[in-house]
Amino acid sequence: MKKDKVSSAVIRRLPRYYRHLNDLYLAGVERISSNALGKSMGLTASQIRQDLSCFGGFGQQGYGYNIENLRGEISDILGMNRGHNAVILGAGNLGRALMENFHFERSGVALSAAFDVAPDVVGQRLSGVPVHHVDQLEEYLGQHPASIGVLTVPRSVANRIAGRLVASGVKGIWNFTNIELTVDAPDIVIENVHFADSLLALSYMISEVP
Amino acid sequence: MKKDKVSSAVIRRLPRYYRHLNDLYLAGVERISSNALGKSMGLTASQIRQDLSCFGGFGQQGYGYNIENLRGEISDILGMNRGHNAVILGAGNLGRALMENFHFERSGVALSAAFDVAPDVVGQRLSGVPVHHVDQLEEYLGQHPASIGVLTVPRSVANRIAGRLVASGVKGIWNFTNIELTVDAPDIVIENVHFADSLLALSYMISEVP
DNA sequence: TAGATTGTTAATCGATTAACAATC
DNA sequence: TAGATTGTTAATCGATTAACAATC
Repeated sequence: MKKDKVSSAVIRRLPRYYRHLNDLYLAGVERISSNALGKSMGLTASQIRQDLSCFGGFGQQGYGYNIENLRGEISDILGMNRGHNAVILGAGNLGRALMENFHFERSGVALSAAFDVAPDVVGQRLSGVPVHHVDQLEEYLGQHPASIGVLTVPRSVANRIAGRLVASGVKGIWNFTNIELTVDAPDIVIENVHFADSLLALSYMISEVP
Repeated sequence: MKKDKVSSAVIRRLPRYYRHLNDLYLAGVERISSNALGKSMGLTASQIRQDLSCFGGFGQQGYGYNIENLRGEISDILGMNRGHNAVILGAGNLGRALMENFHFERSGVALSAAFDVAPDVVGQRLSGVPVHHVDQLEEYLGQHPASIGVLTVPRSVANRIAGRLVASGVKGIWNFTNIELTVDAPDIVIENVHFADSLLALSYMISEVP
């Protein structure tokens, strides 16, 4: 299904496609043309057809795309149906906010455990997720493999923990720490969520020359 | 200082330049060449020189760039010294996590107030920031103008609140809700932090074809 | 059938990389 | 001065847009 090398620009648009298609699906819409979808997303019809053609022909001439079907295809492409498991490292404010507010399962990811060092949280459950001591990370992952590690630990321990995650078989790290991780393993994917970078880009854009 | 139209690719790299230069600065390094900086950031020296030349010539032949100076120039370019004020809308888990963990001031932004509707939080201070009732938003912003609104409210009220922020003079919205805001005002900048999009991109990248 | 709309090939546009004269 | 390194111009590469035959 996945052809050749898909450019990073396309990969970044896929989740947006999914989100829009899901909204349309939940609103009960049945079909849409690349033209209409483009208008609602601020893209050209050409680009949408070009993007989708990286993965296959999901449309039909004269009809457009069936929304339920296309939504399903894109969720497959995104790996939402692969049963990815995740563990979260760091149950501080941000970690808890993610556990309590972010719906991992809506992205097809199961959050199975959290790890921290603070005695007041180890042993508890947060939003139904058990919190273990970081010392038990390797043992836990040995028994319950996970493909994603969510990193919400302090900056100072980020690289060490990242290394342990990778050594325990994690394939991707969702990095919320504000450092650029240096993981040397070749096939490990790092996805950074750099709040400060985002805010600074916003700051730039609203800072007109006087 | 800001020339022509700076491409979005360049804008997205600027905060990374700042972060790296700041790290080097704090480590006491004095100068760096585009070559060395490129190596440490995973960019080509050419690209760095090309990027910086959008804003001026900050280097010196045979020497490279003075780190303290370049860091300062980039912080200016990013608007970090414009005294931007921000208010945060929604003091739930995510809003609190931002207030307690994210250092707005390190991006040159002052967080002056939070707004919520929950009686148990209105009137309190969180990390030193006073929490007001959303009903007082317009009155507050009338007296304490802010250029940035941080949106951590539930999805259902996001667009309504965004409209009120814009009507009260906010120039940019840092949007943490998982919807695409529809703000019709022309010069308003929306910066989205879509967690799900980020996680799905990661999911795609670790989902090899079987 | 006629109209609509796809998937794909070709054309354009923009961003990245390479090259090099200028100069510290 | 000689070596290093910039800023900038030209060349290359890749991504977006346009066009259109195929076809539902």
